[in-house]
Formats: sequence, structure tokens, C-alpha cells
Amino acid sequence: MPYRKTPSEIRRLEAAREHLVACATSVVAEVGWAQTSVTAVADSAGIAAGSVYQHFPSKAALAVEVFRRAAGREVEVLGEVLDGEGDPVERLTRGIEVFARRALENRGLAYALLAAPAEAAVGAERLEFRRRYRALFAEVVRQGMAAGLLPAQNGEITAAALTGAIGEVLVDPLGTPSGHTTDELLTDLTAMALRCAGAPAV
Amino acid sequence: MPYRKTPSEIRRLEAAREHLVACATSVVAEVGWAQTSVTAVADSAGIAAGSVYQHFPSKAALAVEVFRRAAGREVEVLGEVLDGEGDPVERLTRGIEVFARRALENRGLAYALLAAPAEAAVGAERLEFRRRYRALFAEVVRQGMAAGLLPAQNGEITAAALTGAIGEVLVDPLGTPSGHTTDELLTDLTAMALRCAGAPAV
DNA sequence: GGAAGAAGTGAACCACCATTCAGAGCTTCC
DNA sequence: GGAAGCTCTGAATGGTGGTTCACTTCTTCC
Repeated sequence: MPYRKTPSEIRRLEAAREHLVACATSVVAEVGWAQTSVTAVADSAGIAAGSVYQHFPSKAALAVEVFRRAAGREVEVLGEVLDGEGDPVERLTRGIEVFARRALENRGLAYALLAAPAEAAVGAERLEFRRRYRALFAEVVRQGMAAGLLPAQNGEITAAALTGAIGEVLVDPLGTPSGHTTDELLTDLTAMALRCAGAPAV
Repeated sequence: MPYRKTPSEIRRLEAAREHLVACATSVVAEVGWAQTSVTAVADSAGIAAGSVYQHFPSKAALAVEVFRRAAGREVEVLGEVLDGEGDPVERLTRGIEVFARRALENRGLAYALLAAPAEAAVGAERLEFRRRYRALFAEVVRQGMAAGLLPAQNGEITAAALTGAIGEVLVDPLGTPSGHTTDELLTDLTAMALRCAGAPAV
């Protein structure tokens, strides 16, 4: 057997795969799923179109991987904040802020994750992603109710509403140019979210 | 000039066009924009694929027409309710109810209007559609603030949040099967919306 | 150095639809 | 009836873009 992958070769291949995923993520964030062709991704990664198929069996599989990575990061970050220090209302406030700030910092990606037209496989991932977001918010709302900080309510609906509301506000291209600074937008957004959960006005 | 369209012939053609739009709307509501082919629409309307092009210059033009009709109806209905009788909070409550009830009665269409993957031309229409929804809600919120029924807030953001929140709750396929009756869902949804706008708890 | 076998290439292939168009079938009016 | 001009048809066309594959290039190990 005159050829066997050395550890360094394996690492090189893994790195190439990572690079491919990273480049694909950039392309998607820039032009959206619909405009992302295999050729464009390959070009961006500096490899031939055919080489993409050394790492992924299909374009859809690559798209799903891109989505999972990006969505996973967001869920993880939000989860850490919502599970962190402070009472449930404080954590909810910080969670909204983090969610919103990250989305505003990379609008293209946020749009791709939350709303951009995508093929069926990505659509299914998106549903799962939203479900996880909802579960995180719902848990904090539940804690807030248990602690007597929030009024009785259907936590699942509040959680879904928060996801939808923030997405709608952030994703709409008209969101920023309408004369608000980012900070004003964040202030108004968190105020709205707290009202939505029923937290007493500050 | 041995041929000239008679009034009845003109009516026949208009009816055929209406029928085509109606059938296309059904197909879209059933399978979504992405799965809607010209052939499928033509079959559903009982005509040949080529005949579609007697009424519309392109598939995109037909799709836009389908979207405009359906979206226009929704905006009109919501607008009438929000401009109707009662104080702003009452009208807002009824508006949410109507929005939600209509969406629940025709989920496929609601999904197509609010969220389903679609080509660029339809995406642009959808932005406009959401903008109109937002404007309607924002006006009622503004009136509520003026009447002292709602606290000071960024009405545009509240309006966007309402649109996003309701859409998220209604569109997610997991919305209903989770053990709620439609009426419970509507009750929880309006309660959430009123909190979101800052209306005092009832 | 050289054999064995993997990764990388990119032009060719192919499936999928929107769109077209030459001809068939109607409708109108003399 | 028949000429003129329309609507309707559906197989053929064409563009797009994911996928394949014969070939080249690189890596490993004797």
C-alpha cells in the first residue's frame, strides 16, 4: 500500500474543507442562497468547481453545512447569555441585545439565516434553528414567570413572537436607513421586547 | 376587417385570465412558489403551457399578479378593521384577530405571502406588502399613544414586531399541532400583541 | 527514483423548466 | 361559404447551473 494519508495530509484536507465552508458562508452572506452557485463558491475558495464534490456530495449538503455552522454559533452565543448571570428579565434584555447586535453587525448573514429564499433542505434547517431560538427564549420567560417577574402568559408564543419581531425589525432593508442610529434601534427594540414579555416598564 | 373582438369575446378572455390567476393562486398555496411550474399552473387551469403567455409576458409577471391580488385583499381587510369603530386598542385587538384568523384559515396562502421562498420579483412585492401592514399597525399605535391608551414608544418598531411576531407564530408548521385549539391560540396571540404595544392588562 | 493511489481540474454532460412558434382550430363579418 | 385574424396548442428550443469523469498533479512509501 504505497499511499496512506499522513496526519498532516488529513489536517490539510480538513483545513481545505473548513476554508470551503468559510468561503461559501461569505458568498451566501453577500449574495444570498439563490445567487450562490457552486462555481462562485469554488472560485471564492480558489479551487475548481469539481473539487467541491471532494468535500460534499452535493450543493445542498454544502448549503446545509454552511447554515448549521452559522446558526449553531448564534444559538450557542444566545444560549450562553440567556443562561448567564442575573434575573430572568435582565438576561432576556441582554439576550435581545446580543441577538440584535450580532445581526446588525452581519446583516447579510442574519438575512440568510432568518429570511432569505433558500432551497428546501436549508428551509428545513431554518425551522429547526428557529425552534431552538424559541426554546431558549421560552425557557427564560418561564423562569421569569416562576420568579414572579413576568405575568402569566403562553411562553411559547411570546418566544416565537420575540424571534419573529426581532427578525422582522432587523432584516427589513428599510430598518436602518430610516434615520435611527444603531443604539436607538437597540433601545427601542429591547423596550418593545420587554413589553412583549410583560416586564414592568423601567 | 373581418374580425374584431366582440364584447362577449373580451369577457371570455378576461374570465380565462381570472381563472388562470385563481388556479395559480391555489397551486402556490398548495405547493409554494418554488414548486410552482408554468406547466403545473396551466394543467390546473386546463390550458396548454403556451397559453399562459397569452395573458402574461412571463412566469414572474403571473407570480407578481397572484401575489398582488392575494396580498391586496389581506391589506384591505386589515385596513378596514383598523380604521373601524372603537378606540385604538379595541381596533388593534380586532385587527390582530382578523389577521390571525384569516391566516389560519388558509395557511398555505399565508405562508406564501409571508414567508415562502420566492423569486426576486415576488420578494420585492412582499417587502412592499409588509411595509403596508406595518404602516397600518403603526397608525393605530400612533392613535393609541395620542389617546393616552398606549405608552410612548417607537410605533414603527412595534408595528414591525407585530407583523413579524404574528407571522412567526402562524407560519411555523408547529404552531397548531402543539395541543392548542385555534381559539386558545388567538387569545394568547392577542394578549401578546397587546402587551407588545404596551396596553394595560385586561 | 518510481509505483500506487489519492486529490484536484475544468470542460462536457445532462436535467430541468421557462419560453417560443408553426400550425390547428375558432370567431367574426361580408 | 369564405377570407381575415384571432386564440390555443404542445413539441421543440435554449439557457442555466449542478454534476460527472478522464485526465493531470501531488503525496506516500519502498
